Amino acid sequence: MVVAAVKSRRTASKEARRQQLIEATIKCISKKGIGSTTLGDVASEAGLSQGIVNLHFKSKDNLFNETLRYLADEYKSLFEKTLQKAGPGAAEKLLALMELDLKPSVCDQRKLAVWFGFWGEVKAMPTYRRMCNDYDRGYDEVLEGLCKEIIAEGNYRNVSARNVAELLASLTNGFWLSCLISPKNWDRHMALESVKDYLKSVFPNHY
Amino acid sequence: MVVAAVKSRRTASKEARRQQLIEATIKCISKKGIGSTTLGDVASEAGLSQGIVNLHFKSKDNLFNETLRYLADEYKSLFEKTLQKAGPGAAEKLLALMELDLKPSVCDQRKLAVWFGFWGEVKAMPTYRRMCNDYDRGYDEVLEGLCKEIIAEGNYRNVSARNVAELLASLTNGFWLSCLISPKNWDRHMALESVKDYLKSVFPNHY
DNA sequence: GAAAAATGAATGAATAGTCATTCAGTTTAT
DNA sequence: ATAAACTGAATGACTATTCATTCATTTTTC
Repeated sequence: MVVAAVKSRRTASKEARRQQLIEATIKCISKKGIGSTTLGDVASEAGLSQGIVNLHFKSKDNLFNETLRYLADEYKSLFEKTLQKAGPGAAEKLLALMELDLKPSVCDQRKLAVWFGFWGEVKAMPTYRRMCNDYDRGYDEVLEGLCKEIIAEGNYRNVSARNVAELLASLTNGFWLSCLISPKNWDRHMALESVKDYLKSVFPNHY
Repeated sequence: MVVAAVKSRRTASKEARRQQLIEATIKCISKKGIGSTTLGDVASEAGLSQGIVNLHFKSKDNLFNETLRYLADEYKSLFEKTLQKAGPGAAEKLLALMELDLKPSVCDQRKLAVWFGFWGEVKAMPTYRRMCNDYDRGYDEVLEGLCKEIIAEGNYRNVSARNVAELLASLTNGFWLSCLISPKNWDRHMALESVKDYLKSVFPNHY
């Protein structure tokens, strides 16, 4: 429907085209990898002409940056919505965030391919590094805060909020990698079970 | 020493040159990312001339494949050595393997940059995918086997060897990503503590 | 044991192909 | 009619690959 609406008009609003091109970029990167995605690929994936990307995004670099930012913002908004809606307790919020990371819309091969593509290039592009770092830092702090609350509520001894939070964050990154590399063998339901088992074992009074 | 020996001779054995070029490739990829590493970069990093890579490795693709294989084999051999030397119990072996993954020689920024670079391109290059999958499968099976032994020994109920093994494998992948992306904030000692905490909580009779 | 010949490693200039970017011209919307 | 969106051929920069040549080393010859 959306596609038809876009295609029927030869000219679209600047925002619509940018969006369309970002989506085409995600598709291309997930199919061919960052390294061999050309502007020609993106343009033809979008059904438009060679020069279109430079018209709407000044450069290839800029297109890629905007694509990453788009995905980061999308995740951020899901994260915040989840944090707000779940609850009321910290334990429920924490679990809801873990569930979010294992939802199909987040564990999406296409999007994950883009994330890992950028992470692989992180050394070459300081911009990506800064962006990733900033976002991640924020999420880690939220997780740590929730863990602190849970620890206080449950009077848990010998449990470090920081360690648990970092473990959970690393765990989801690791699961995403499995999802990307060996989607056939990896199952998000099992992963969620593992996470729940873990939560049960560190916070037995809560889960 | 080795460098001097290599540099003093204008001609070196085929094997020595290949090795030298693979090491130069790792350095380049970790500095500039896969996407912008050119054969010229690799050659000058090695202090050799333009055409040298094509002489020793037929193509750029081949050089990259051999580089990945080199790293994979190196890890495989560390893994096997660890598995063999540690023990005698399954619990000690499992811990030793986790410690291996968090040793500086494995958590090496340069090498991790190459791994993640390739993972990011995995969609574009089926060869990488197959290689990674094959190796990973093997490691997962070993971990699962050890967990099974531990579960039998300790009569643990409600613990799935498969889940624990997958969690541990994903966890190390996640830690490696943290190490690559935010080396300043990430500490391998803390990571090891987290892993130990986890093991303690799932296998309390063993750790 | 020295000179000559053979070997094959290494060079670096030349080639060929790819691709980001530009822009003059075309189409569409208002 | 004018502005804005879009096209696609042309441009130029970059780089993988090739290859004729150079050079160090080893082998052969006398």
